[in-house]
Amino acid sequence: MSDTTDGRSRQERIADDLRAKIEGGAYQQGDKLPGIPDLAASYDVSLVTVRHALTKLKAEGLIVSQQGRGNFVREHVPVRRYGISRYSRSVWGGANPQPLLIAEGGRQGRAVGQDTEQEMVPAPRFVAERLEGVEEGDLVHIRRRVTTVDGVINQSADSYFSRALGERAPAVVAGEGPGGHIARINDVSPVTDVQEELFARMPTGPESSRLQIPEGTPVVEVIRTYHTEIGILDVTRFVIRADMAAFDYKFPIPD
Amino acid sequence: MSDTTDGRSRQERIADDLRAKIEGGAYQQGDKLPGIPDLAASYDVSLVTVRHALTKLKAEGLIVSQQGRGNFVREHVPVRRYGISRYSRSVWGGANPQPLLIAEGGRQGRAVGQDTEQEMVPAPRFVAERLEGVEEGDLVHIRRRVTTVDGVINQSADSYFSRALGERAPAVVAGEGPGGHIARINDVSPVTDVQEELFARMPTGPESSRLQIPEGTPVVEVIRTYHTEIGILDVTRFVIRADMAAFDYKFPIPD
DNA sequence: TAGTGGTCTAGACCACTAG
DNA sequence: TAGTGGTCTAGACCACTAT
Repeated sequence: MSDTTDGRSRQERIADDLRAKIEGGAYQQGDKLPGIPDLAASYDVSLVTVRHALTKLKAEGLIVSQQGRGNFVREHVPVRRYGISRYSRSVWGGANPQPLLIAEGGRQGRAVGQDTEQEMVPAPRFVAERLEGVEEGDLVHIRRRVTTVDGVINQSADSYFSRALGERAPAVVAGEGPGGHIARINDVSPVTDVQEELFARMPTGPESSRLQIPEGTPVVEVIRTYHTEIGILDVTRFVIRADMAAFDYKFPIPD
Repeated sequence: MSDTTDGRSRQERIADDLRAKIEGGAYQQGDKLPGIPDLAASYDVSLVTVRHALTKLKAEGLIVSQQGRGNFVREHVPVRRYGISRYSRSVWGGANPQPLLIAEGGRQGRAVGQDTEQEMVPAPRFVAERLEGVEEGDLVHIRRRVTTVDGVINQSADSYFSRALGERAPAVVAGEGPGGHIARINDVSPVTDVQEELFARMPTGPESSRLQIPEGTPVVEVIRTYHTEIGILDVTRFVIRADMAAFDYKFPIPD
């Protein structure tokens, strides 16, 4: 229904109005919006209509609501930059080797943490497509990690290795050591290239809860493969909160 | 409210149930879901509750609804790969130079099209931060393009250049020629590196309509800079439908 | 015309937060 | 306890699609 003759529904006009006020700075980050009853009164609509407008703004990631408190303009969250320099050999292979994440977090002045677990699972398709000698459904090692930045869950990372590699180099599966993951792979065969494939999408149901992703926040999925002199030994799939990540790639013009 | 004792609301349980059926293949791409009245009857809830469940699935990008027709499982859309080989000198600088987009589209067997317009605008911050000698608010050239793949709007690209460059090399601003944009830049000074910075987010209101982005679809924002021997001459900001894009970067381990 | 989804209402009750 | 947002209902009407 359109009340006047401009083709927008009431909920759209309310949403547009509030969005303009947020983007225009009339409401600042963290500010509380007027309560639903107030909004309903001032726009002269029902409570439900206001709710619909707010639902839309939540889906756009502009506001968050907290039961019993109110609706608030969403605050910016710390952004982690994913630059290629985090793979620098000097970081993980130098005199004072560090796990990539710690190196990166430290450089950006943030506390980072990790929880790790490992098991064996049937290889999903994207792993089979990339790990040589592994067919979809073959049992492979997986190491799952969830990373926090300043106490906020930021990403999950699932690393996959073939059983053969697990037998040959248990340290790879076991996880951290000086220089971290990439150093363990490098011990088996020198790492020559890194490949990262990126997609963005909305989180699935389970991801939303596991990563505690607020409404209206997409995720970036990154599939990273380390290319070594003897091929690809490792495939890692990251799922990263999009509002906490910026990716930065710089490379010479290819021939 | 939770009807049983499992903590999920009715709308959540309906959404979870339908999501499981979609992900499990019980409903296939393009399939019509049961009508809202049918769902309401089979779950024994009101129409509104079913609507809320469907709203959630729309926000997740799993379904789309068409007024008067029904709710449908969302169909996959053609994906364009953004690999670094699209910048290969041999493509735009060789014997048969081609615009990047055409080269890329052709290689992937798709029809691509473009609409272009140009004008002068005050430099936004991200441009001022990257273009040397340009302050925020200074007038700069902008060339806007909207690209379609197989008739579907896929991305917008806004290229910014300084006025100085516009005077010195009008061909850069004017647009295409043999080899396309990068070749024009290269004419002014050899392009050495490409930098791409990526972020994902939900589209803003205007973007949703301009790019005709369906609900529940994020966008990827890419800021691309061409680094030349005399610095950065060009900053381009892409806004790309996330469900139509995959990015692929492969690079040697940095020192 | 019948069936679909979209908008809107008034009102009830629940869950959470604050003072 | 009062105020906030969340869930849910029953029912009305509009807009669009199919036949």
